[in-house]
Amino acid sequence: MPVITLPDGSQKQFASAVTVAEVAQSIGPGLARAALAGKIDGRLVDTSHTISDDARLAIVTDKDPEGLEVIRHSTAHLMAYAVKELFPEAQVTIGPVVDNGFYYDFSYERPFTPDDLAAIEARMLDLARRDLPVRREEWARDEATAFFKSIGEHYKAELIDAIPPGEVVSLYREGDFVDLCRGPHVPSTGRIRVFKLMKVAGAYWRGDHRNEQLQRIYGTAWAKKEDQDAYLHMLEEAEKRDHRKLGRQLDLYHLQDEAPGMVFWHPKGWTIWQEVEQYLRRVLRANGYREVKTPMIMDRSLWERSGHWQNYAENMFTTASENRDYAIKPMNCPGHIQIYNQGLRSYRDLPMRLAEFGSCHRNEPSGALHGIMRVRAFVQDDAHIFCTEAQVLPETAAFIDLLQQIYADFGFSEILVKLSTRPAKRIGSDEVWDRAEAALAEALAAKGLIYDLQPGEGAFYGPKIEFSLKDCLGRVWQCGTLQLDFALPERLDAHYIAETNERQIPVMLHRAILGSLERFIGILVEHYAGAMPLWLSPVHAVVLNISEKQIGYAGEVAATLCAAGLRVEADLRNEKITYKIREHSLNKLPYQIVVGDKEMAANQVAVRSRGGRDLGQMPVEALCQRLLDEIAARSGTA
RNA sequence: GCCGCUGUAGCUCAGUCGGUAGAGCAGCGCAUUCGUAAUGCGUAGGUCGACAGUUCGAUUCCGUCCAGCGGCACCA
Repeated sequence: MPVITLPDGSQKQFASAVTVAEVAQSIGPGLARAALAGKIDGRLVDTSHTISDDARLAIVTDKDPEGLEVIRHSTAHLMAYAVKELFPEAQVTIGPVVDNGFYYDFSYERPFTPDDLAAIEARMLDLARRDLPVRREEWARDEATAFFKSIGEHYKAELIDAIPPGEVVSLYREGDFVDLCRGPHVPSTGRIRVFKLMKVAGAYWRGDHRNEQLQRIYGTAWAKKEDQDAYLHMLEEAEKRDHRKLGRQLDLYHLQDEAPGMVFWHPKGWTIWQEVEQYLRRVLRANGYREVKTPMIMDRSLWERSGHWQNYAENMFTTASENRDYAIKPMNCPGHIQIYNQGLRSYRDLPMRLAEFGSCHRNEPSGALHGIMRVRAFVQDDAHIFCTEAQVLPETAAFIDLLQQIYADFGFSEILVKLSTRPAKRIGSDEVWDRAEAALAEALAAKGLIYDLQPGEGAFYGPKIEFSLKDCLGRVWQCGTLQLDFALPERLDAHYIAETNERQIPVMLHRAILGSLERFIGILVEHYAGAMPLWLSPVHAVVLNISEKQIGYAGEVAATLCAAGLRVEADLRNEKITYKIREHSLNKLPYQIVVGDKEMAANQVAVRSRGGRDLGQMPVEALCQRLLDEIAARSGTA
C-alpha cells in the first residue's frame, strides 16, 4: 500500500505496487502523455518503474531539465539503433548526453561520411515515427556478457566487466535493438521528435590515445522545434564573432603556414595588445609587483635542474651553439628564481613579487592549435611571489581581489573557479599540503567565491586555483591561475634568512591573471564581437568629410583630437558619406565624426556613435572630453 | 600526435567527367563633389597549398608532405 508524495506535498495512496506511468495517469491523462521518466527520492527512473514502498515522486516531462536529458540520452540510443540497421558490422560503445545534445561512439571499419549521416538521420526519423516501446530488462551479469559477445559487441561486453559487482546490469530493448544502459529512457521512440546529427569525429576508446580510435557521431536534440532552431541560430551567430574571422575582417592579426601557432600582429591588433599590457602594467605596479625581463634562451643545465628538460622535452623548442644546448623558455619561473637568487634574501624581503610579460614558446601538438587561442608562441602575464608559508593566505586573498578587479575592468563578470588538491604522486609532507590547501580554500571562502573542488588534480609540486571565463561559443577558457610550488625553489636553490637566523626555502606562488595575452585578446574579440570598448579600440574615431570643400577642416579636427592623445583618423577619400559610414560601421569603429559645410560654418562636428546613434552637433572640445571620459571609465558593453 | 574534412585572385566562393580558370567584393584609373550602412563606367590581378608519380598533357587522378577546420588526446 504505497503512499506517494508528490512535489506539491500532496499524497496519493495506492492499493498495490504501481508504476510511475500509473501514478501519472491517476493525476491526469495529460500528465500521463507528457511523462518521460520519474524521479523517486532524487533518483531518475523509467515510467515503467514499479513503486512498491512509500516514496516521494516527481513526474519528469520535457519541461524539466532531467526530461531533456532523458530525451537526449534516448536519442543517442535511437541513433545507435539506426546505425546498427544500416551498418550491421559496426560495434556500439558508449553514447552519453553532452551540452545541447549527445554523441555515440562506434567501432567501424571505415569512417562515416556526411552521406552516411543523412541516411542515419533519415532512419532515425523512421524509427521514431514507428513509436516503438523502449523496455528495460535486468540481466544476470554472465548472461549479459555472453549475449553481447554472441552478437559481436565486444566493447559492450568489456563495459559490463567494468560495472561494480552488486550493481544491476540493465539492458534496454527497442524494436530489434538491445543496448546495455543504466537508463532511464523515454517510454517509446515516438517521444523523440526534434534532433539533428551534427558531425563525425574521431575519439579514443575510453579517452586514451593508446586505444583504438572510434567514430563519434555528435547530435543535438530538443523537446521543441523552436528550441532547436534557436540553438542552431545561436551557433550561426557565434560563428560570426569567431576571433579568427574577425581578426581578418578587422585587420588585427594573421597567421600563416610558415609560422604555425605564432601570431603576426597588425597595427590595429597590436594597439589592443598595448592597451591591455600597459593597463596591466599600471595595475601590477600599484599592487606591489616589480616588473622584470629574463632571457628567452637559457642553457640546458638550468632546465635539467628545474626538471623541464626531462619532463617536457617533446614540447620544448631547443637550439644549440658552440657545443652547448639551449632551450627556448617554455615558462618564466626558472628565470625569476635566478633574479631572486642574486644576493642573500632576508625574511624582510618577503613577499617578493616579480612580474614579467614573459614570452614563452611551447611546441604544442599540431592538433591543439586554435587561432590565437592556443598557440606555440605566447606571452604570459606572469608573476612569481616568493613568500613564507604564513604569507600564502594573505597573498592569495590579495591576488583574488586583483584578479576580480581586472576581469571587471575588461567587462567580465562570470568567473568559474576550481580548486585542485593533492594528487597521488606528489612531493611534500601531508602537513604542508594540509596547510597549503586550507590556505587556498580559506582565501576563496573569505572572498565569497563558489568553487568546484577537483580532488587529486593539483600539480605534483602543490595545489592550485584556476579561474576561467566563458566565451560566446560556451567554451570555457582557463585564464587566471594561482599555483603553490613547494618544489622549484628548492631545486633551484632559493633561500632566505628567517627571523631565527635559519636558512629557509621560500614558498613560490606562480600566478597569472589573463593567462596568455594572445588567448585573452582572442576572448575579448569574441566577447565583444569585435566592437571593443573605447579604451581598447584600435581607432577611437574617424573624421569624415562630405565633399572636397571640408578636407582642410576635417584634417584640423582630426589633428586636434590626436593632439589630445586620441587615436583618430581622417577619411578624406572621394566617396559618398553613406559609403564611408557603411565601411567604418562594418569595421566597428566607435565614433564617426561627420563634417560638412554646416559643421564647418559653425565650427562644430556631427557625431555618430557605434550602432548608428546620432549624438548631434557639438564643438570639438566637447567631443574630445566625452571620449577621454569614456576611455577613463573603461566602459563598454558586450 | 590520432580520425575525418578542406586548401582556386587580397577576401568570400564557383568551376574544370584530364586540354593551364571565373564571379562578387576589395584594388587601380576616369567621371561624379554627394548629408549618416554600397555612385557609375573601365581596368588589372592566379606556378589552382608544396613536392613527386601516372599521362602526349595534371589545378583536376594517385602518393607523400605542409597548413587550416571539426573532434579526440595534450595543455608544466
